[in-house]
Amino acid sequence: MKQSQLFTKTRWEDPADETSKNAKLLIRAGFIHKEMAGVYDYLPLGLKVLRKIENIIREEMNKIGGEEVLLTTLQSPDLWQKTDRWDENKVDNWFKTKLASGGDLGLANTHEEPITALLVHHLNSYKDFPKYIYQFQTKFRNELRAKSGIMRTREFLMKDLYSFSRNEEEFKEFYEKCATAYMNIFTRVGLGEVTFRTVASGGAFTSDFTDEFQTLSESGEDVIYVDKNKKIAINKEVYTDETLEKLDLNRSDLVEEKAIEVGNIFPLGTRYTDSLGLNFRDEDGLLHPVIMGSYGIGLGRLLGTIVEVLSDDGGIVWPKEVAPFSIHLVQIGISDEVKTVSENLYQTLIKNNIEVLFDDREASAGEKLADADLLGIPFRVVVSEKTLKAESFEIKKRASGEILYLNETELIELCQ
RNA sequence: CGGGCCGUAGUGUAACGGUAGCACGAAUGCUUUGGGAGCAUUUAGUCCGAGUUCAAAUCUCGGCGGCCCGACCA
Repeated sequence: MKQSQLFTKTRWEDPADETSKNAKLLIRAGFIHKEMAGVYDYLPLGLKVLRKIENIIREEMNKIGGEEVLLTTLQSPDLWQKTDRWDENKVDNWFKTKLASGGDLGLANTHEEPITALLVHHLNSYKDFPKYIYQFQTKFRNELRAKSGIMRTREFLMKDLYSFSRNEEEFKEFYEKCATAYMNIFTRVGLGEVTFRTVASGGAFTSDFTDEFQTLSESGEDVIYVDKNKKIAINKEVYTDETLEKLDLNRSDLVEEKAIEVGNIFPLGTRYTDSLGLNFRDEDGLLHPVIMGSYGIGLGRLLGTIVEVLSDDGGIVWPKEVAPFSIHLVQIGISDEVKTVSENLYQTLIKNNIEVLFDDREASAGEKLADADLLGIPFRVVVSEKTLKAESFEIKKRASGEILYLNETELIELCQ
């Protein structure tokens, strides 16, 4: 797309009402807009990144047998009363409202109850299992304190998958498969090196432990202890001699780090399936409870984490797979020749299915180059009097700063 | 929810209780084009409501809103 057509503008100064790096950069670069504390809009560039993250997650969930659905965010109290979670003392961050007819209504803060109740209508026999159902859907959480830009918001898009298995063994098998899929996701979005599967507490649920995926970052809220050789970590909340022994970890191999929780997976046992009556009959006609698991990734937080971890003094640095565009074509100078050559290159790149943002604006060179750094697209390609003389295009890699001089064919190869 | 700081043009910032100013942006014109260009002209503001005072952006009270620390994060 042509940058002159993009309605968003970059800003030179940090917003006064943000202190987190993710919010400062994303707002300055025009990826998001703040509506109020903990509530943000995604603008064209931000939405492109969000969709790319979504598609990576979708591909990985489909690979392990996930079936995608879209449940409503309007929820009836009935289901939540059955599992004893409608009470404000049990779940304190509800957004609740009323129907015109007077009945209570909840805005989804999670979807365990509705998905389980829904499946009662479809799953009956041992032949129907196992099932892995997921969605990308909005969650509303009335946080007492929204914070850290888009890392902890009151409304956010989450991928939530729920597994339904016939026994513990079948459950565990999928649980491990999903853990692997999660690492694939974090690797693809550029965070593989710094993201660790982390043992955490089981909380109110049936299991001793759950697993979190924690990305090392100074801006993280969590403290974890990392064994970098074994590529595993343990959350501070369960960092005891007893746990270490169970996990066969040594204090001397562990390094304390701050980290951002970018995903979690946890066993739910029969907590919800019991309350909501999701059972199945085996070969002998006997009734058994379904074993459930839950697997979540907050898309906005993941996007924010990429910015927190990978950006530099010049601005954002998007990894290839999530960047809004592959190439930022920057036209410097306003001579007819520069205009023609850059327009032709723009058309050629489009024909080759390369996603390109073409900075065709009549702005100064300095402004355009600074904007290119801020937006963080992986390859910056300059067309100017200088490159015309050299009869090649100048390619600068955003992440490393490396500069290459290539002809059109070489440039297209580089992108594919 | 406890504590702290704060709220001024679209953005970022000044102003002792006494004329609301500067920069960026935006608009027009001319020049300029490899690291946030120059000149000229123009544009636009004190969160809301009460109170104190001759006079309030400034002081007081209430409300609303923002950031940070803590608690919380099923």
